Amino acid sequence: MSKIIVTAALPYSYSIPHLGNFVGSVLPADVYHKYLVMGGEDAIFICGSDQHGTPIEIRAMERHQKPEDFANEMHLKIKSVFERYDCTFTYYGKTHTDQNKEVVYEIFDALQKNGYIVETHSTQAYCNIDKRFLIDRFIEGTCPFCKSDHARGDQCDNCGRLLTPSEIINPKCKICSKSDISFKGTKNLAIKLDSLEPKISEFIELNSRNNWPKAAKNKSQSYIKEGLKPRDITRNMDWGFKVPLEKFHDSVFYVWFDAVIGYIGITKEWDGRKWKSYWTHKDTKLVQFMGKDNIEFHTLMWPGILIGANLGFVLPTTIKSAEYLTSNSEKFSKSRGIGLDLEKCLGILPSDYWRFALMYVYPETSDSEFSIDLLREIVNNIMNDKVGNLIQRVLKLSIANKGLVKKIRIQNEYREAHDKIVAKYKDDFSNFRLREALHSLVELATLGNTIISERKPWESTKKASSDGEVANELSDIFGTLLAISYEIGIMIWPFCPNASENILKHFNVSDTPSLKMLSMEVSVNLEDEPKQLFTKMTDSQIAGLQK
RNA sequence: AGCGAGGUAGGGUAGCCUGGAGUGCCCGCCGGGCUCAUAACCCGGAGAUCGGAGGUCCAAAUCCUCCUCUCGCUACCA
Repeated sequence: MSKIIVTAALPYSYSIPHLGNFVGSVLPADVYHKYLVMGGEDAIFICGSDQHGTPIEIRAMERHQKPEDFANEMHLKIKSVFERYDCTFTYYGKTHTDQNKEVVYEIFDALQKNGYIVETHSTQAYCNIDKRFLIDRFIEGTCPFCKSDHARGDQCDNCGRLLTPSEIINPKCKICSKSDISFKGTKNLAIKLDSLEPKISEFIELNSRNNWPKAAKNKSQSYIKEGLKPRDITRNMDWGFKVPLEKFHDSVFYVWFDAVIGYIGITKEWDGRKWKSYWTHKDTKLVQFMGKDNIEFHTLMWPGILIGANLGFVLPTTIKSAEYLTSNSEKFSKSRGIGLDLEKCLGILPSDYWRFALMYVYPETSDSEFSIDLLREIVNNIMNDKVGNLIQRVLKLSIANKGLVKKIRIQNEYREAHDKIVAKYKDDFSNFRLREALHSLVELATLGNTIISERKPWESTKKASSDGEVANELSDIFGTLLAISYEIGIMIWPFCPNASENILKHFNVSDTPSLKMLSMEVSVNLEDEPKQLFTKMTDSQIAGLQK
């Protein structure tokens, strides 16, 4: 059996991710990984906190903390939030570890030996007060075009023009707010993506056949068409992994470099022995989830690093990039729209609700609109009325007619419709259509609801005691409805593990669900009164989100 | 400006790669059924010149060209 590594883009250890970040990578990766687990695959799910980079260093400084302490503090918070959303990583690690450092050094050495590292020289803004180089957006001043006072070194938010730091009039350092800035020459190391271009191009050509979204394929190809350039992998700063060369003793590896390598480093952190068998096995499938803003890192730079190092690490098989969740057609972000910090959301609704609602609108093929109204619609009408209520009516009906419940299986009459839906659910997952898989599940619930309405079992239950034929027919109907409920209990597991557990305990199942269980014979426990699976959103919950 | 993605009933989407009657889904609206279930469920209906214009084709939402609008990215944000 081939091994599968599922990864989600590493969240930056700076703040708690918002719903948009979550739905873009960690959530679908977790759902997909859970499905693989159900299928009995040898699949590991790796993620972790990205801990280096200037923003973290500065933030730590402001809080009078060491960058490492701040990054670790955030790391634990982020990890805990994901866990409370029932994400079951094989391992959730971080990038600032000895293990990751070892892998980074090993890869860097190999890149150097293979001739893919080159020295670059550039001029960079330097704050004489803070005694450090400044990244472009830490320079603030007057825009040379529109004269706005709040232009940054990379861009002016007022007029939208792209800028370079030297263009800014009266530049100030964002850290100390002083304007004692000079421009100094600095040297860096870069990876020669230009030399690696033919192989990267070949990789994209070949692997993009594995269900890459349109955006991932086209964006990558368009970069290739423009021609790749060497890209810096070091920075002149303190926080990060020191470059192991005397000449670069005052530089560290650039955060994006050790972040992508972090996928390997974190696996090594997980298991010092097994990590290699996953990353270097030739049949391993590497499935990577991310937002579309991360595409080029995963389709160009990351494969470039792996190909250049030539250490036998597997290349990404499937790049599963997501579009954006939007609010009034604009990209989700904390500064706009509703309060959608993951921590806060969990205070209002349990994780199953968010997992379901977010996957129901997972922006798989295009940006997807999300709003509190839509959330309420999904929770109230889909989760509660269609799915939850079906389970309730089936169980209550069966309890009221215990004597008529015989074999739990789909009646011939409904087999075709049923099989089609279950097959579609599996097919959706195989082709990475995760939202569709959830929609298929809802379709199965609708089938159950339709069967009840069509057959009206409550009408004939009285006749059943005297009429054997009626009794048999009712047994078939109850068997069908219970089978559907049981299957929903299994199929909903990747999306809503808690609801799954609640359904399956009525069928005397306490193990982790598997696809094999779909065709297994089960019994039903009709002694315990069923509890409502989901509840509708209340006005106060809605008000809580709007705040 | 360049590049990428998108524009499909009142709203939200799928279909587009691989052309075959506007085919599907959710909400909303109108009508009916049902009363097992959480005032839930089921059935039927109205509602779309598939952003616009041209082209290819027996046939275009789907392929090609141009235009237009929206969002995103543009390598020192990670």
